Amino acid sequence: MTPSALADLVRSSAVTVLEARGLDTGVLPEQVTVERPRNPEHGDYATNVALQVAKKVGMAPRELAEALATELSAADGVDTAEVAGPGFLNLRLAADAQGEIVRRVLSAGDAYGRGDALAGRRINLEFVSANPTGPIHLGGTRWAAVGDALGRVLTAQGAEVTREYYFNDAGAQIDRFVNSLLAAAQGEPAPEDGYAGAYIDDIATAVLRKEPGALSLPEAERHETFRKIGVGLMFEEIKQSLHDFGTDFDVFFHEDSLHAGGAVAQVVGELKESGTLYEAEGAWWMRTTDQGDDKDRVVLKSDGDPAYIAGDIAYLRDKVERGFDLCIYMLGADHHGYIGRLKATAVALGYDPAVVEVLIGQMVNLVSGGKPVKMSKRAGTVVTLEDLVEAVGVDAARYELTRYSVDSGIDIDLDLLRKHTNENPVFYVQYAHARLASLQRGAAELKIELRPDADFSLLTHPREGDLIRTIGEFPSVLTKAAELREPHRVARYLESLASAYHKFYDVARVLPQGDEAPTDLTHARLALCEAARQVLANGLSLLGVSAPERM
RNA sequence: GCCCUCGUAGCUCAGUGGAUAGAGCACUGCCCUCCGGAGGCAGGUGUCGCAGGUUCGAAUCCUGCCGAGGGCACCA
Repeated sequence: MTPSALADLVRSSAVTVLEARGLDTGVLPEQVTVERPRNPEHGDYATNVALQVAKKVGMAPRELAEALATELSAADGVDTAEVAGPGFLNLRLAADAQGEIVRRVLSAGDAYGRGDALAGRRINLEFVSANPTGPIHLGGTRWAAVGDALGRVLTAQGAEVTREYYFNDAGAQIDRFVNSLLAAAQGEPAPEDGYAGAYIDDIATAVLRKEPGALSLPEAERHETFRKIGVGLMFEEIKQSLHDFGTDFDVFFHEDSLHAGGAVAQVVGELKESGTLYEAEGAWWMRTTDQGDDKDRVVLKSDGDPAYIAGDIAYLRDKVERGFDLCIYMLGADHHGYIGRLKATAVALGYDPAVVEVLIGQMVNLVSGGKPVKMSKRAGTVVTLEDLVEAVGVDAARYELTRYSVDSGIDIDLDLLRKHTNENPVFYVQYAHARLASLQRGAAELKIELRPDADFSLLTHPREGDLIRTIGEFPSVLTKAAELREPHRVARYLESLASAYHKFYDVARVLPQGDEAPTDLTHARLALCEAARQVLANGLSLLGVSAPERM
């Protein structure tokens, strides 16, 4: 019996109990809570429905729990149902009933854990969106890992997800970048407000290789040549390193196209006419304070140029017109002030502010020897995606960045990572998978087939039960991770699954020894192991981390 | 000053109303005639930042305070 089947059973039993007493069944939650208690003495599963609804129907919690216990203990697959504490109901299931979980995993395979909670949703997931003025640094790397994992998690819940990277290729930062390239190409020091670093020299050199006469062009053309080629090269480099990191985007959206195509002018004009924007001090403003912003923001500057937010407005409209019903923005904590602005943008365009969802993640800090290191491009202390990957590899980097809640800031100590790579929990999880893969190879050598219809009533050891129930949790973990946009839950779950497996494996011999023949228990355990392996593989894949057959 | 996030074991962090608050790392001692020891078992540490409040029940929700990080442009 799966946890959700058990929850349904508990609910229908509660309906029976309440109806028998002529009480209102409407007080029951749609989905009753069935959870695995920490304390094994509290059963395989526990439910608090009696505590939740007793008061509403005027019964004592324990009395309601008693009635439920009587009803449930008569149900198929339920071994015992006991009332405990103020009105908890502790349930124990029959081993063969729990074996249903193993059967389901084996028949669903890669699809085990998927759900349809987000079926029909068309989600635009925008993340990274780092300016093309330099390589992806640590902060962007975190969003690359978390955003990609979130995309996979949302997809696994049935959503149609488009991963999008907003490429800010308009505006002053690009000019500074281009001026830095020009300076480097001419052997001059980087401008005061520019960018420096080996990558600037490399790109400048590459521009000259492509366009040897670039420096002798008239100034405007020279600038344009460097802009076009330089930004293009920078962009390719970013794309490539993201790709090597296992993060691919469906759409790279160029801010420039919104301006060049007239979308910005168009939407700003409409908003001016409709009275959505107001004029003050020679500029046009949007009422972002209505959505919690500190102050209203300028959309059209007094010199007539659009402010940055004008691009955001045109961009959001473009997204919605492309058919997305939810636009998720993943931003760093230094951009949290954008929440109100983006919500206000949605309202200004006549959309429900709920189409915009902004996820704020805390910063990634660099530390060395326990002390924070300020990242500075000029001081050469910027750590990039590539540096991190070089230090620990893609799997460890992605896992490490994904296993924490984005609400907590993380410190990265590159020196430590270089030394203690084995301390990263990713190896604990991957090792469990490799061990299980090895076991299946061993079974194949012994010509022992995998039997999804094995006799699971033989799996009576507490650690077998724990492992089965942990496997059974996977679908609800994914639902929650998608609902809360928290992929780190998947990583934490995998660690608990790996632990349950290692504990099981330590006490349970799976394959026959010496000349022994495989028994029914062999088949039951082998099927359980394959189910565990499958779930580890499914979970790792959601994180974009490999599930190695060997390590 | 205002806004956002965080404050949980020595360290890094899980835990968005349930029972005795968990894991990894670090420390100590065990467990390989045996499927991968990158594993398991045992040992122990907590005023869940502080103070109130809501609730049958609070690390979790509300209020205030303290501390850390980040933000408050006609920059992008």
